[in-house]
Amino acid sequence: MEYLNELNPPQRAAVTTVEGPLMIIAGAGSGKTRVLTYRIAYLVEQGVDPFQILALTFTNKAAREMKERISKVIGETDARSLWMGTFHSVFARILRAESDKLGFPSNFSIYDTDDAKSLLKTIINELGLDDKTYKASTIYNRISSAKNALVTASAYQKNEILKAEDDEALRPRTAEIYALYTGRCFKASAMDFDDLLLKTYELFLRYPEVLYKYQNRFQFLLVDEFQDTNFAQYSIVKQLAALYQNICVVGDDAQSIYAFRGANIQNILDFEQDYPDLKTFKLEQNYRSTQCIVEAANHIIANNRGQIPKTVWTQNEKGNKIKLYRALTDNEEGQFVASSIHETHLRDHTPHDQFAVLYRTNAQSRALEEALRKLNVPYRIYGGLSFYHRKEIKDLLAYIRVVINPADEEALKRIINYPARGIGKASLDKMFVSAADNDISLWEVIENLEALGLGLGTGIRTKIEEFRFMMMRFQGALMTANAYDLAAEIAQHSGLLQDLYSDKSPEGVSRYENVLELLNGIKEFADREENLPDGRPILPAFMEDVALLTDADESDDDTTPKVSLMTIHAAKGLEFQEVFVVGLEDSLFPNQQNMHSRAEMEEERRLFYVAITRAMKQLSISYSTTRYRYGSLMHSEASPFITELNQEHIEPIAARRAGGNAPDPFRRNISSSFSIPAHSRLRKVSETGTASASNNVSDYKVGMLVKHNRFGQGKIIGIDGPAGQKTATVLFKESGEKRLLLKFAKLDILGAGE
DNA sequence: CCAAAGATTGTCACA
DNA sequence: CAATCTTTGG
Repeated sequence: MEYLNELNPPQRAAVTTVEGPLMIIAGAGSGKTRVLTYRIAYLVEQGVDPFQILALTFTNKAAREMKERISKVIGETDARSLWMGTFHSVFARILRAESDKLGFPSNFSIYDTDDAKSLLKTIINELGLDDKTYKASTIYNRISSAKNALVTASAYQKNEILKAEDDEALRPRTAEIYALYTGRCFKASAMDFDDLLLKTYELFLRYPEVLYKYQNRFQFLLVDEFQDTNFAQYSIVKQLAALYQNICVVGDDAQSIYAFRGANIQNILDFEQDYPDLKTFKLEQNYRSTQCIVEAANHIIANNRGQIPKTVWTQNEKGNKIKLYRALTDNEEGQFVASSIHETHLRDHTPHDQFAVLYRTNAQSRALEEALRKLNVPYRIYGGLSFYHRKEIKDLLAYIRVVINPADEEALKRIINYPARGIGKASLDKMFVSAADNDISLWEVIENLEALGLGLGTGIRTKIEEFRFMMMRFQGALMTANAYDLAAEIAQHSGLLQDLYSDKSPEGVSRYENVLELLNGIKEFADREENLPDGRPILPAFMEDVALLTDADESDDDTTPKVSLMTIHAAKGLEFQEVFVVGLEDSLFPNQQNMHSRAEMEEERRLFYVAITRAMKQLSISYSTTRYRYGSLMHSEASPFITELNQEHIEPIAARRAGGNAPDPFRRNISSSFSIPAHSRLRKVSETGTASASNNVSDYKVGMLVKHNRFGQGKIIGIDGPAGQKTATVLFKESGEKRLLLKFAKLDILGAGE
């Protein structure tokens, strides 16, 4: 335990306080990771079974790194039984194990943002709503905020405040869309990112015995980056900690930069209320940066109100001033950055991976890339259009998703006619209508194609059948075949590889290579995970990893030291000798959309604070007076954040325009009603259950009067089809003639007819 | 049904 | 300037 000597008094106290609620307020660069690592090691040395420790981190990478560091202290065997991961990945695992309680299969799909928006778009179109008023992304954000505040679809429908807001925004049917969306996800056996939190909370709320199991399983909880947890995450943590109260949270209110995702600094303040015998330790000594950088950062953050009082200080050297560069174009800004790095590298032999270029938006990376490439400076871009977001990759992944979970409608939609196999929009539309009419999944329509009729030509029907048999063959191989072999077989047999191969353009070739690369990745994953204890097939495990990947998680096998290019968000938790923060322009940083309220401005300022505090030795900031945005050249002014800096800390590199007057950013105060009070309770959910009308197929006779919950009253005018696929033709009063599969249609019998 | 050409629209950060 | 949607001609 000699490592305790490496710690300063508050750090040591944070490490050795084993039981009870504990909050560690960790200033930037104050050795937070070290404290977390040693704390876990200490727990284990005090006799806590590592199996009973759960550590929730912000990225998978952070979890991996911490695990590595811990295994050096306590040994690999113990370290391996620790549970560490992001909220989403840990809860996804729990949900798969307990999915039956929520009516989901354990192989449920995880919808990413694109899937969710695409589904919303479909729903909005089906309702015949104007997609300008009801933009999928707006609705998505609205639903996401609701879920992060633990408001289910049914609770949303009953909520007057939300209703009033939606009415005011001229989107009165948002609640209805939310309900339909939830139903469609359920039917597709899919959960979106927010569901992974909401449903975990629901699970624990509705099944106390399940909660009890996990409370005992995880007797010691650690939450990293606590300032970036949202209400749903905090609520689940509270559920888990309720029994033993051994909960340690670590965070820094000054570095909260995910309010847009529902993160809530309020959680820190609530924490003190929720756990009255809470112990709090503050880590205030910065070991990372020079005095100049620490002072500049403190000076900036002092402009924010309502912080947890703390004084970050350092014993490090004074250091150089912050370099400020004013460029005339974004390209010139890139040249400044690239040549600075180039020169420093030549002069001091600073390795390239000790430089980072940080920007507010991903779109800014291009000019920087070009400039670095010109000077042959190796670099690596994090985030942006990452590997797994490329079309060809998503296509192959969609095949695998359907093989794992045929109900996955978004994935199925993507591949049913790609590569082109003659199943066009018209046919698809008919199938969708039938799926909706019968309240079944698209895949079930495909399985019951004959019985449903649908008026499709024989040619089309054969094509759909061929597709179905191909997919069934893959599905049959899922449990037995080797993951790589199956994935390669899918890529080959689906025609995906041939389709890409036939495109000889440079982009086409690279797409082809990307798919091969993905197959390689699967092979590597399979080799690595081969001897995992649980006998579940590799491919689903791989898919889960991919679905919950963070931008910061992507690995790079090339070990050449490279300059890091990333957004400030992605840089959270990292440190570099020399940091360039670029694009400090009004309405870019702070960003246009975040300048309308004090709260938004403060979040942008915290973002700037995070950017500054990544630097150890040297910080440079820059802006440009013109910049290409939306494809045309725009004039820009210096960011107000530049004027907020103490001028003593700055050394201008080029003449800069005097005192850029920023427009007053504090005009209006837009508030959101999603800050739900902590005691608000989730309403019993009903949308996961099945509806009424469980008659037997044989009960229905021609001539009967029936009622359908969507089409209303009607009369059965014919029944046909083979056993097991009996189909009724019903003449509805309102909607006319429909063909419904009896085993799915929920038809209430109103009378025997004449 | 599909490819190519033309029109439109949006880009703030993320699991 | 992209990526995406819509139109058009085969």
